[in-house]
Amino acid sequence: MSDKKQHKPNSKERILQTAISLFASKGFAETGMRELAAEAEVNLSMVNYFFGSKKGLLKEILDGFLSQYLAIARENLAGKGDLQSRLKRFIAASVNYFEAERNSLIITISELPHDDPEIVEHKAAWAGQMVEIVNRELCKPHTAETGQYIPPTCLAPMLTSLMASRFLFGPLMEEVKAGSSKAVSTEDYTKMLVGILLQGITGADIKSGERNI
Amino acid sequence: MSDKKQHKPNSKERILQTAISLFASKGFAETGMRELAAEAEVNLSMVNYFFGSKKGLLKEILDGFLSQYLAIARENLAGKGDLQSRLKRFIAASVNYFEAERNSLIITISELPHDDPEIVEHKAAWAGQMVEIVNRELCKPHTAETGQYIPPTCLAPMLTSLMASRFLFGPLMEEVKAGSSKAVSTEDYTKMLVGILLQGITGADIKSGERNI
DNA sequence: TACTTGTTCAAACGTTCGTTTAACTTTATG
DNA sequence: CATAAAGTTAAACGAACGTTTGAACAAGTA
Repeated sequence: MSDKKQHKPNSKERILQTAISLFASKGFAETGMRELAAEAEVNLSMVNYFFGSKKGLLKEILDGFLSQYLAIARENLAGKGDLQSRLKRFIAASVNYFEAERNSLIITISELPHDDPEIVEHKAAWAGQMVEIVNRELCKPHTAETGQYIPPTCLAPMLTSLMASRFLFGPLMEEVKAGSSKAVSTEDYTKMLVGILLQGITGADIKSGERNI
Repeated sequence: MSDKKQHKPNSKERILQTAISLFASKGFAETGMRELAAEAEVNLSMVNYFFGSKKGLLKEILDGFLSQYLAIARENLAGKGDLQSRLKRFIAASVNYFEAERNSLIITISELPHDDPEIVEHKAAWAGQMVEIVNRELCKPHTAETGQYIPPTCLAPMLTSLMASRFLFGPLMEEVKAGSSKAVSTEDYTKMLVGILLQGITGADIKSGERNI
């Protein structure tokens, strides 16, 4: 099981993982192809060989993340259960996924508003499907239940932003207060989000968690 | 009042405003100095003359936005009123500010996780003060009132992300569904946020707003 | 008028960028 | 074994990058 210096094992996957790591920490534009190739221990040309271009590599990262996020929404927002329990399922699954793929999450969110037509088009396609699901499984049932209406183009970004805040601001908060990322566990963070969304901040209790003033 | 081709009026402010616009729509790294200078109708050298460097220009943008955001937090989270009414005040003021300075908001949030030490340091200084305020004016009173505890390093990012979601995802949602940005007014968006944070999604009603399925 | 200070300018600095080429090696197929 | 396909390499391409330079111009002061 010693993966030493045989430069054989799949270079494509190594490039992809290195890119996810570098794009998340340095940013897409700030990461050079030569730096990426060196870090992934491949020749410079291999990136364009496997992914066509630097932007093609980014699109593959975005597609990989968004397709799974969309699948999670489909699986958990639809199906049995009332609105509350389905929303709870969705939040728990999403937070776990964000935790596991936090670098891809950072890339996807951070690179959001930039107006490269090629990239925006790709993301709009995924976002459109997400909006559709949120409208069908959350907004409409919510309206039927309470008479209130929240447009999916408003609710979907709110949910995603809220769930992602821990991971987007994590590195910065760690700079502000070392260990702050570990102060709240993933489970408690999930409970907190569910509590807030269902009952407001008065419902956002967490059981464990240091009472650091 | 005809500001025609007298190339005299303050070039520094023109550079700053052009940079805010371009950085928000294209991204910091993707915006070139020559493009910026051309758009601002100044000579290429003027940017470095006034701001020292491209990064210096970014820091000035970040400082301008974050100092005002922090001032809003200080003014509205502290002072008279219970936790609910102070939070309500803060949200209303923040959303209005985000609306007015949405480009600076996008720059500040989007450029968040990138690990340039010079930039991260600056932002951590502002974030630290914000965390302090949120802890003193929100977290501690909330604990005293309900016995529950939410760390400020968790709550501050959540609040900011939630309030900013409309503006961060706005361009993308507009691509998904034209006119979606106008479907909910700023006042209704504020009410929605207050409702969710105080009572959960069941409290997030908006009065006006088209019922488009 | 001379001098200073704050701006503006064209031109060039050296570096790095993403991409491409063509030759070479390895692996798989018949 | 022969042949093609897939993978890998070093080297170079032109373009664009952020920054610097040194001179010119404008305005106010002594």
